Amino acid sequence: MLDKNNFVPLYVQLYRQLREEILNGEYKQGEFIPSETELMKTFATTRGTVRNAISLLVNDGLVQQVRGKGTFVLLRPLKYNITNFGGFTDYLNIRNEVGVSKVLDQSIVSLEGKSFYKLIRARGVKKGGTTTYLMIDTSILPVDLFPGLDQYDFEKESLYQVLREKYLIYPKRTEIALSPISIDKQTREILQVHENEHALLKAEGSIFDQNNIEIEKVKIIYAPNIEFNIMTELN
Amino acid sequence: MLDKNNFVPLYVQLYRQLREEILNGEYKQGEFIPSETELMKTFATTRGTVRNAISLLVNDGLVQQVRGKGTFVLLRPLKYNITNFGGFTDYLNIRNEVGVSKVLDQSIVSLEGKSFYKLIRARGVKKGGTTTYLMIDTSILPVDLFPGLDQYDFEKESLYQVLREKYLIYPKRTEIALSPISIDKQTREILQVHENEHALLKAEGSIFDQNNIEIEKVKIIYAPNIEFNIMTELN
DNA sequence: TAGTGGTCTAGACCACGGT
DNA sequence: CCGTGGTCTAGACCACTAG
Repeated sequence: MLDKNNFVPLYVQLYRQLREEILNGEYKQGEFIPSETELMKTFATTRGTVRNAISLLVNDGLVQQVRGKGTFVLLRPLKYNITNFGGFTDYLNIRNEVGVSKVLDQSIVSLEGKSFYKLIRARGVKKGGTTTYLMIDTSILPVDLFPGLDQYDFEKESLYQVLREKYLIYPKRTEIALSPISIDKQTREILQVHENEHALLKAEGSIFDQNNIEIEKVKIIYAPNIEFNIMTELN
Repeated sequence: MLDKNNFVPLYVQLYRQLREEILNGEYKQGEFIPSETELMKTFATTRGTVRNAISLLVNDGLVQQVRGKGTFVLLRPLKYNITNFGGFTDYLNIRNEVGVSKVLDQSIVSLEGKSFYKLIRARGVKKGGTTTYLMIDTSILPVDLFPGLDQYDFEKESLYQVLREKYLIYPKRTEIALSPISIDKQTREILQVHENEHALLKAEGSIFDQNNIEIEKVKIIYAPNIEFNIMTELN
């Protein structure tokens, strides 16, 4: 049910619920989710609200709408979806895998006279005893926004969960640039990259909160077997 | 003015007009476009239609909306925007530059028993006598959908313009995967890549028409100075 | 023909920014 | 305070799909 008194918009509430159900496998790949009309009735709301919610799912690449037929689930397995940037956990949920984080560096740095926490983590999945690292993730966060952030253990806790629960900050928007880079020796060892691979994908950018304040600078280097998948509409 | 009898939806008509004005520089970087209320009045339509149009501009990364203030133009210069994939011409428009295409290969190939046109082009810009190639673009198009396509000269004509005007096919949706690759000798020469660069960005995927039929397989290799910029909303 | 998503209308109230 | 964009309602007609 949707809660009209909640400060979260109805269509976002509905979006989250549908998303949850899709990621939990209640609607499987290729299956149709309830029609817009059914969702209207079930959640006692209007079509505009339902359509807003579904359009978020479409943006995520989680569903596809076809006129005259319905809205069906579209999970591309084994691929990394652009919308999961900044949300490694979702990626793991889809694949039903266990996440592993290893802190490579945690320190305080000074940039342009301001103090920042720097956190470098290797992140990956654990499958039957062996750990495969998929990315190296550098986060730069301003100390003044997050006093005491260094007391948390980010091998065990999710950075984003701490930001939300302890600092009441909600990442809202990202701006990232993708570019290729040459692999260096250290990265090759961490990501266990094969010798005949020489190029990696780098994503670099900023993350903004609900008030459009830059809360984090991010750099992520991906293992070569990771692809970024994107769907766009042309006009 | 919007034409209600046109088969193109009103919000798409409005979107195209606003987009045109932004790309033509009638609204410059940072300037506010008319408010939603003003657009309603000017085009004698409702707010829903106006908001649909603007949301397309937001998806393109061309404008940003701020509550309480307005909608302003957001052109990130010198960067390649993801929404321009498959539309090299727009990229040139924004930068006011002259496009150059050089056909490297044009042939007919057979894949899984079907015949396809293969077209490989180096594409770039011409500035004061020197030509800089920015990408190498491989297109694979089914012969049965486009009989006679090989009679056109794609150093002079735009592939997409021919598809639209001669075959009445409108590219509508893309699915692409981004990944890094190591540079090879030939590519290095064409794109004039500096010796200490070893990695390039590759985009590979398919383009679908208005009926969701795959009309083209594409592979694009970008020069190292090109970045893909992406903005996403988190939830 | 019934049900789907696509588009459009004509309102309403709200949170936020700037005056 | 007014104007902005954000959200929501309650309808309408259409094009398309499938039985």
